[in-house]
Amino acid sequence: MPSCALSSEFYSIPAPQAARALLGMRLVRCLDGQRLAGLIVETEAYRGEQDQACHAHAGRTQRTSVMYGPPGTAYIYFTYGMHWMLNVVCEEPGFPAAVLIRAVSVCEGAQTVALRRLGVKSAAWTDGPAKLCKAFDIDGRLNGSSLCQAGQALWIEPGQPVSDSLVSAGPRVGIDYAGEPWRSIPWRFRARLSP
DNA sequence: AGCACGATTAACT
DNA sequence: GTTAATCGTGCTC
Repeated sequence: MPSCALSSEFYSIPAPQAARALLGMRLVRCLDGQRLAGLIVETEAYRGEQDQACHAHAGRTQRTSVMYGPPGTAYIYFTYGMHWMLNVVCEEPGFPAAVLIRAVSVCEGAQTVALRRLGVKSAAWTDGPAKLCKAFDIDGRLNGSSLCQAGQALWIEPGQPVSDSLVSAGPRVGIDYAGEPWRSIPWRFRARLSP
């Protein structure tokens, strides 16, 4: 069955809406001809130069320029000296906004992920933004690439719809330096999965 | 200088 | 089984 990636239009909406809509979608990584995939279970929205937690808060720089580009583009950056993070650019070109993919639930290629995450229990393979990048071999080489073309290195396709009753929203994490209201605004979305 | 984190440790239930 | 504290690491500004 041919896979079909979410289109650029899907991401042309306010980042918090996109963050909610991405829950349950399937993140697909094509690695050495093999499909690795996971259902998105946690996201965070970052939106505009006004948002003190958004990288674009300091304006447009070489690093943040990707966020000003077309929706559906991967914004991948490096932080804390060792971690890569995957974001999807949202909204109209010229307006910096993105959704951080914080966690996925592996549904394809588990055998390969297990090899990439040797010594890590399956529950901890992809339950953090840097962990999923490591598990799926996502790094700066993919920064700026489009996520709207199925069959390339990385894309997002429809997965399992997640009903509102399974979604909880809360404040974003790791942004203590931001002031109000940005620090408390509930732009983090989680889907409670079925154990 | 400081950071959209993770692994490890150490204290609690 | 949880939450809290610590710190490594190297890229961006």
